[in-house]
Amino acid sequence: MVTMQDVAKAAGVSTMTVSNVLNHYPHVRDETRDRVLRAIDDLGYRVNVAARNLRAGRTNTIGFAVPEVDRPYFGQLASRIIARASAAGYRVVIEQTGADRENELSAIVSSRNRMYDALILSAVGLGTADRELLRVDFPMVILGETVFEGPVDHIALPNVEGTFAATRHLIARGSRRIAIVEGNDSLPPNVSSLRHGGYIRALRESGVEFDPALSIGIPELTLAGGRSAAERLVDSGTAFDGIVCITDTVALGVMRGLADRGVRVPEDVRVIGFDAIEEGEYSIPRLSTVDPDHDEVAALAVDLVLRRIAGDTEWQPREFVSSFRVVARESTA
Amino acid sequence: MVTMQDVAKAAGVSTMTVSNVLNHYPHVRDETRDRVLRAIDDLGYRVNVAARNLRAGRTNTIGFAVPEVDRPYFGQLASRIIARASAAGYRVVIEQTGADRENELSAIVSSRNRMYDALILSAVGLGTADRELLRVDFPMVILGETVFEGPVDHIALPNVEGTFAATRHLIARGSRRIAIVEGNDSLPPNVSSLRHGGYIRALRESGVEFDPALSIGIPELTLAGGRSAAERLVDSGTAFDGIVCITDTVALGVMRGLADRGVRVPEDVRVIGFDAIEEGEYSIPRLSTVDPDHDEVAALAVDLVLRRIAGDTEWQPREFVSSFRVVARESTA
DNA sequence: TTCGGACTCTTTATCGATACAGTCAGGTGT
DNA sequence: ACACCTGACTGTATCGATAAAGAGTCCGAA
Repeated sequence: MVTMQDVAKAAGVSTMTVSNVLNHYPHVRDETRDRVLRAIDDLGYRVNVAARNLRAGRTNTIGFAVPEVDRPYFGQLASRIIARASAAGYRVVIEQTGADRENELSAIVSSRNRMYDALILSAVGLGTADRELLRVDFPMVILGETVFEGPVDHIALPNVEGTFAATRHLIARGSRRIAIVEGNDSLPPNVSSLRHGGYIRALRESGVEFDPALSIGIPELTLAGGRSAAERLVDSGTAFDGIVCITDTVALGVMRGLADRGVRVPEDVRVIGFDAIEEGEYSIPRLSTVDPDHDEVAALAVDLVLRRIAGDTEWQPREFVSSFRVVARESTA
Repeated sequence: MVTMQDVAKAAGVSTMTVSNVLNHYPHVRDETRDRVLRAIDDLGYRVNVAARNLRAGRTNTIGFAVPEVDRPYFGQLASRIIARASAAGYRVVIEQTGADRENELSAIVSSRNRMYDALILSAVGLGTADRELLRVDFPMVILGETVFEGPVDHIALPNVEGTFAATRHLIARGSRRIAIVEGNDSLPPNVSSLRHGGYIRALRESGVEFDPALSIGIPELTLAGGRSAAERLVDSGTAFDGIVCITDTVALGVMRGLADRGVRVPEDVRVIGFDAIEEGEYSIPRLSTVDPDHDEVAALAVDLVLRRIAGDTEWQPREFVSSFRVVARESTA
């Protein structure tokens, strides 16, 4: 492999001068700089990032841990985060956790190993009980899901308020028997329990009765999960005319399941999701949803960790909540 | 920061013994191992990956360069690749190239910088002309798109054959005026030109006339692109009863555009896509498609680079073509 | 008794880049 | 004429881990 030494020898300078040229140190004579650059070119030299990382104590890499990249919500978030980070000269490593607590912790460990300068963690499996494990000595931002009040920055989605608004939207459109399709896995507080809370509050404030038979839990927030929830709901015989879905992906699955059972959306049942993934704009019918402003979330997450990397030590851990708006489309027309 | 030296001192051994414990070197006395482990625990020591990478000359990281992670096709491919690579102890860094030639080249440069032990590149912007730039000294696999015959391993999708089969499928179901929605950006050979070839051949072999007015080019293979293509097609007034779409994502957009114009699928027009993304199983109507066996592609890609990393120097660059099958669903019923 | 070998641990050199201190020539100010 | 500074470099130690080689110890077989 071609090293800096080789370049230095070829250019007749010290390795330090090569390093200075590469790092745009100003006090290098033009003639020397040219000679070094020519040698670099001739030999096809490339810096060895591992060596630079070791010496500099930084990796210029941000970790982003998500349950699954192939879920549109996370894919679209990842895309935004990558775009913003790479504009600032940072690479992004995506770790897939499968929403598993152990894997989420192992992403944190990776960062402790100095693999990443910072970690953005979309935590699902971690609970309030793990709060102490989050007391880390590198910049970290927790995204979205569970509430923490922990020792790190946390960007929350408007879970309660968003679902509250979504449920109110269905009520305003005329639905009275409103079901909710949500996750059933971990201990509260989590996304499902929070959004459930918003749903219940909206029903109560509108004087609509809550029927436990209309609450459907699914193990995974996927298309398949949504479809089977819809089938169970229809097959149960319980009457319903609206469904609040915990995510858009689930909602798309729900609409498919309703279609399979001959239930029309929105004529028989109104459906609303949460997340505003792009697919919802193109589904048939188009999906109404809660749009939590992902651009804001991604930008804030990246900016927060970059500021901490830059050495903003004054920073106190804070809790942010993204703004949102209800997007009314065909599925609740 | 706690280093190996600190642990060694605390445990009263040399750093090499600490290293041996960490790397499961068998010939360490139990008592010594325990002492070291206790010291590691007490001090909260973590290996420094940068140092290990430098010394070992490996990073245990594979780069995966894709146009966009948020396109379902790439997200689902990435997920499979990550899963398989991490089973072998490798991390995956995703680089987003935006299908841009410069960015694809810069992914190659990153690997030259020894950031990745290998690179899996979903090349779209690179063309046959860039063949020489692919002559690299690290394991690399090119995925999917353009044909190369270059100096690296290449896993191609069954572009011609798959589209041929898709078109024949439409013909078998009764379509005769078959449109194609494809990309219009770069120079052939590329995905679009190859798939176009399969389409033309199927028409010819079936004695169906090709009408250039039924060939719609779009700048980006997105949902929005598909929708606008469908609108243009309907608005042009040309009669058609089938559409071959270059990807499933485009097909979903096309179906939305047709619905907006009051055209029914499959009653008025049959639609088939390519890729077998999960969303197509849940769309309304369900999308028929060409399924190129992504599991096979992902597994092959990872296994190829791992074998090369492991030092299989005998390896000759090869061209693979994934197997495929036509999945008939509601959109061509 | 002696020798080879398996264990258990240590010493030393090294991966490639960079921080830091230092050298040296040539100018500036007084 | 002397101290002092600046620009343009160089030499060396160092980041933290590991490969390779070596040095004792202990045991069983010849």
